[in-house]
Amino acid sequence: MSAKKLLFIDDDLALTELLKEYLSPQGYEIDVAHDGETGLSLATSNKHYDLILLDVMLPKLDGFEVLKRLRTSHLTPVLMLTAKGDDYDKIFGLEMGADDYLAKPFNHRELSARIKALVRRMALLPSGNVQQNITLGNVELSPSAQQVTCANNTVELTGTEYSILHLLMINSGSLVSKEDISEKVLGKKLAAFDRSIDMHVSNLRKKLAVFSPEEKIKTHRGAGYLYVVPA
Amino acid sequence: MSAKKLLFIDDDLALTELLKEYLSPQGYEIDVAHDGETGLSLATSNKHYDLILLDVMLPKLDGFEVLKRLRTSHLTPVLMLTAKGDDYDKIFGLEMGADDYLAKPFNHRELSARIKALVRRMALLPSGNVQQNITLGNVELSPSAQQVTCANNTVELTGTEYSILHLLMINSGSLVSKEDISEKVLGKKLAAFDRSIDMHVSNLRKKLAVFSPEEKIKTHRGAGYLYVVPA
DNA sequence: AAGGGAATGTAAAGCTTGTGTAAATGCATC
DNA sequence: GATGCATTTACACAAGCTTTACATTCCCTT
Repeated sequence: MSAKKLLFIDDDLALTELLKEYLSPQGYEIDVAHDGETGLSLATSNKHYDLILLDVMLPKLDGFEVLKRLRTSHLTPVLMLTAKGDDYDKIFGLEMGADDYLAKPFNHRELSARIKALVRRMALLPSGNVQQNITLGNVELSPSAQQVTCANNTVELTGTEYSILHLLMINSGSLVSKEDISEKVLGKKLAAFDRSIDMHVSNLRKKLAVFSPEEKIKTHRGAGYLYVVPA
Repeated sequence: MSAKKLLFIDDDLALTELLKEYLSPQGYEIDVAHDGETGLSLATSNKHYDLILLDVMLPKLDGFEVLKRLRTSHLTPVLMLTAKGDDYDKIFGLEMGADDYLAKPFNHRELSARIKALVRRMALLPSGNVQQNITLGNVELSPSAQQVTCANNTVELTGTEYSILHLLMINSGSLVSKEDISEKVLGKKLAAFDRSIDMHVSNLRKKLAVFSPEEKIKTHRGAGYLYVVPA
C-alpha cells in the first residue's frame, strides 16, 4: 500500500506545520497550500490526492468557492475544517459536496480518525490504481485484463505464466534470478531440484513462439532468465 | 435513482419516530431496530442498506459491538449517533470502522446533510459515472429500466445478476476479482468457500446463452471474471 | 579434444485446487 | 404456504501447478 497523499489548504502557518508533523509519521504524504488559488490548482493538478483538508477562511478564494470549483471536475474527498463551528456553516459545506466537516479547535486524534475513516472508505471502492500496459517489440502485456498479445494475437496464459512474463518484461534487459522469480511470483523460496520455474518458462516460450519465432526469453546458465530488449 | 435504504438502530422510540417522519419525505426508506441484536441481524440480512445510523447505548448489544460484528462481514457505511459526545468515544467509533460520528443532541439538518454526504459519496464511486446505457456486441444494458437485452430479446435477470453483469460490463476488458464483485454487488466481504458469486455468474451465463452462444464472461482461474470486449 | 558432471529443456504423469452447476436449503414477501 | 431469489451444499470436472524422468546442452577438467 503506497502512502496516501493529502492536500492541506489553510493559511494558518502554525497549524499547517503542526499537522504536517503530526500526520507524516502516520504514513501520509502531505502537501500544503496557503491560499485558495494555489490550493485549487494543486487539487486539480495531476497529483491525484486521496483527500483534501480545506479551511473555509482563505485568502484569494474562500473554502466554499474552492470546493464548488473543485467539484465541477473532481470527486476527491474533502474534509472541511474551520474556525466557524456553527451548524449553518457545516450544513452548507456538506450540501456543497464536502464529505466531512470538523470545527476548530479540534482534537488531533479525532481529525486523524476522521481522515483514516475517509481514506479507508475511499480505498474500498475504486479498484485502486491503474497499471500501465507494457509493450516490447510485438508483445504487449495489459495488466488490467491480465492479458498478453503477441503480433496482435491473444496469447492464452495461465496466471503464473502471466506473472513471470510480467516480471521479466518489467526488468527487460536485465537478468532475473530463479530465486527472485520464485519468491515474487510463487511466493516461496526456491527449493533445490525445483524445476517448476523452468517448466513455466518453457511453456511461456512455447506459447509465444506460436505467433513469433524469435527468441524473447534468454537463459543465463546458473544465473537466471532475461527478457531481450527488441532492436 | 431508487430510494436509499437506511437502517436506524436506536432504542429511543420518540427519536426514531421523529427522524423517520423527518427523513422519509426526503426520499429515504427507513427501517428501525430498537436493540442491538435485531439491528445487527437486519444489517446483515440481504436488505442491503445504503447507510446505517447506529446509537451506542443499546439493549442486548451495544453500538460498538454491533459495529464490530457487522464489519467482520459487511462494509455498509455507518454513522454513529450518540448521547456521549466525548472525543474518546468518537475516536474509538471511527477507529472501529464507523464512517462518521455525530453527538446528540444534534441539529436535524446537520444529520440530514451528513447522511446525504455519505450516500452521495457511496453512490458516486462504485459505478463511477452517471447511469448510461451500455452496449457491447449484441448485449445491451439499460440502467434506467434495469433491463438487459441480448440479440434483441429481453433477458429476465434478478437484481443481483443484473448488478454483476453491470459491474462486469462497466469494466469490460478488465479483470474483476470475486472480492470486488462481492464487495460492490453484495456489500459484504467474500468469505472463504463462498460460492454465491459463482452461482450468479453461472446463472447469468445460462440466461445469456439462450440468445447468444458465444462466450461473454471469461473466467480467470484464481483471479476473477472478465467481460470480453466484442471484436 | 574428449569426457563427465551439472544445469537446463521439455514431455508426460500426478496431484491439488478452483470452478461449474444441480439440487437443497434459507429467507424474505405476499 | 406459495413464490422468487439468494445462498449453501455437494460433487464432478478440469485447469494448471508441480514432480518425475529423461534428453540435451553447456562448461569445466584433464
